[in-house]
Amino acid sequence: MLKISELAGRIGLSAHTIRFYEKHGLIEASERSESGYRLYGAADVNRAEFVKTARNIGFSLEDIAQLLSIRLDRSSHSCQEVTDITRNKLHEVNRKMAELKAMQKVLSRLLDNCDEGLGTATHCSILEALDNGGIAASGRLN
Amino acid sequence: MLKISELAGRIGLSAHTIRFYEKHGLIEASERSESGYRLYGAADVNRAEFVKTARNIGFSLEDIAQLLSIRLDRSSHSCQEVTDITRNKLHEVNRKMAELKAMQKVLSRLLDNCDEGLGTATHCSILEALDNGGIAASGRLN
DNA sequence: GTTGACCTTAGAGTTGTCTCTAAGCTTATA
DNA sequence: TATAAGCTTAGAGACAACTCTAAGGTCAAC
Repeated sequence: MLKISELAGRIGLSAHTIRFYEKHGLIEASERSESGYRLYGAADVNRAEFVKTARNIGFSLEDIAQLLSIRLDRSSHSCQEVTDITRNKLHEVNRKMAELKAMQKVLSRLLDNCDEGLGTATHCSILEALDNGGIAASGRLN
Repeated sequence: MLKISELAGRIGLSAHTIRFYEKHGLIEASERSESGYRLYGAADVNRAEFVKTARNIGFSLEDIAQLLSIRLDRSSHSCQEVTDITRNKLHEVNRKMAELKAMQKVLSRLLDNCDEGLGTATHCSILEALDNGGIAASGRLN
């Protein structure tokens, strides 16, 4: 059985974060020592690793809570529940990517149109573009 | 001179948000009516539009505060200060894009490897992958 | 002269994910 | 045995960018 900092070292989270996850029902210590220390067994470690992996992939804590409850009792959940969560996450990621791409485009263009650091900002093309609602004649975000 | 809700309608922000921006030094009303209502003149409107544009592009309120202080006194700032802010933002966007791409890749693969909603989650490939530290044999995020 | 929309302020609440603190008990090491 | 490292809890604080509330003053229309 591992103590909290051992688990922390093993999965790469802080002890603080593990307690925080516990408070949100994601990780548990199936035992406690006589003095009240959390003790983690193999199943607890697997679960914690599951959480960490899902977190790395980008699932929210709420998503992970759902995935865990499915994992805990697979036979009374459908595979589709899992794919739905995953697909929703993918859509969210795609949406964010699109936003970032738009930002990227505008920022690059602002920089491309700029003469670059020659003295003062008196005739700064970026400032001018911002004053004119973005890149002149190139449409706008949203 | 516009009242706050007129400005709000004009630039597409709520009156709440305009007051919030004011508290953070981004927007100001150069006058007040006798009864204390904020009154916005042409320069105030331009400034507010500048803020809105910069926000749409994705600059943080802090970035915008810096851009505004340069805009206010262009001759004592260098063009490079502006390009630096812009370039930093672009780098940040690129970084986030890379993160999202990695997430996208993993999520797509999870879905691709899945047989899709045939009954229970007993043999769900996504859950299994998560148990094995992500997509087996495909590297991991970070 | 009353209704209802709009304005004011200070300050609290929201969301998500931690991160830290205080005050005190336990365990390992020298 | 003393000290340091590690553990416990409840709860506060951080961050960004809003969003809303309470309690009240103002203004235009009918």
